[in-house]
Amino acid sequence: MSNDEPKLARGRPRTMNAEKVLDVAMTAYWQSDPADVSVNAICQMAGISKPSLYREFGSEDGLSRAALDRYAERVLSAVFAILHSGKGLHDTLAALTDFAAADPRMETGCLFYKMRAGKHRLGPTTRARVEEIDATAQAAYAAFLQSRCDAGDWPDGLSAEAGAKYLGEQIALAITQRASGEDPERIREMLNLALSVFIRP
Amino acid sequence: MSNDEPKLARGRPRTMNAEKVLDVAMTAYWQSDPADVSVNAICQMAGISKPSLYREFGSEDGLSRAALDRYAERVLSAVFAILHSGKGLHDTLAALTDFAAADPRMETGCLFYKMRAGKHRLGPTTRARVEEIDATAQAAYAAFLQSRCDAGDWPDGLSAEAGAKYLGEQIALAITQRASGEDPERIREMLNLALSVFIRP
DNA sequence: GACATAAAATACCGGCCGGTAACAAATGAG
DNA sequence: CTCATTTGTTACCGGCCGGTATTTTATGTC
Repeated sequence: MSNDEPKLARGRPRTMNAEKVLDVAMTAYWQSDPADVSVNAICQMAGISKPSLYREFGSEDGLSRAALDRYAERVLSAVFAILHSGKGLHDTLAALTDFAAADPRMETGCLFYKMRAGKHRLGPTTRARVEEIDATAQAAYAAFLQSRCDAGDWPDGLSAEAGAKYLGEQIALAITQRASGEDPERIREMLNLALSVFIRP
Repeated sequence: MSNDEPKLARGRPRTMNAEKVLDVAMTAYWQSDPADVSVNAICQMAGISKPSLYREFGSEDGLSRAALDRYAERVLSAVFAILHSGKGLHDTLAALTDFAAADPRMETGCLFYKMRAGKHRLGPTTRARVEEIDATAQAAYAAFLQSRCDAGDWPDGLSAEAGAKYLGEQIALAITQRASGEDPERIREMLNLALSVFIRP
């Protein structure tokens, strides 16, 4: 833990609220698309000057990386919570479906998936974080499926890794369709169809 | 058919080969991403000057629209050929799977899907063409599924439209994964899993 | 007061973008 | 030949980008 006391404040006191700037950036990246939001635009929206932003985050890459970190802990954590809830296969798939197809947070898509889709346009540290999150998510999906496999409710000769990849990509597809304005009920219908392969009666 | 005679050639004879330029543009857009290829880059690759390109295509939108048209008749036609081949459900799905997961033409993805994914970055006429192709493809998928429904090999209470959307999106997902360098065998495995909902035994 | 310090804002940098004005070259018409 | 016509190229336009040098402003220290 770092000191959060005034810490011998010399010099001009800062007026910039880094948290607020990060909120603005995360929201802007999330609501539209990281590739379509310039640092100039973020500075304007946050009401700060460009050098202030660069002093805090170093570069556009640093800012987008920080925004992604924030997004991971504020939003993606919900997905991991579902996967780690210890519920059964059916309930967990239902919760994931609800999240992807109906949760208002995914109404304009998922920042992580948007970044992953345009990976080559990201700076190195942001791209690395995207890949890290991707690997973590895949591992979480695989661990969940493995646990359900051990519990016995597993369909056929599908490896947990392959199933995890499939599951993750279907969720990603559904959320990406949310972002493109598709009818949520249609999305839910398609996702249910895709995930029905996990619950052969 | 228009006249392809010299047509009273006055003025300086043209050296620019519009077909070749269009090939260059289509390939460049296709191999990387329409949003990442500038008209400057295309002119350089095609060995022509910018005003020459603009005289022929009017604008970047005109060029990308023409490139998409070319792509539709050169590549997408293969998909429609599969759908209109009159083969059975299983064979047609297998052919679609082969195309998406193994055809070398899809090794770097599909220009149409790349454009559709970044629809908001396109000019108006190109975007309109994307939407037109999307509707046409969906109609073709639906017509195929409807024909198989009439033929009796249809699984459950799924509408042809919903099935068409699902089928089309799964193909799109598979091809998009090709573009991102995913292992083709893994892609085939996942696509088979996704399409297995159509062939409940 | 004078001074160091740190954060703010202004104004700028080179670079690339889509697009075009202005001009050079090559042909047919008279 | 002259002239209109068409294509080509060079050189430029304004605009936005990510990033920064420079200066102003606000504070604590002495």
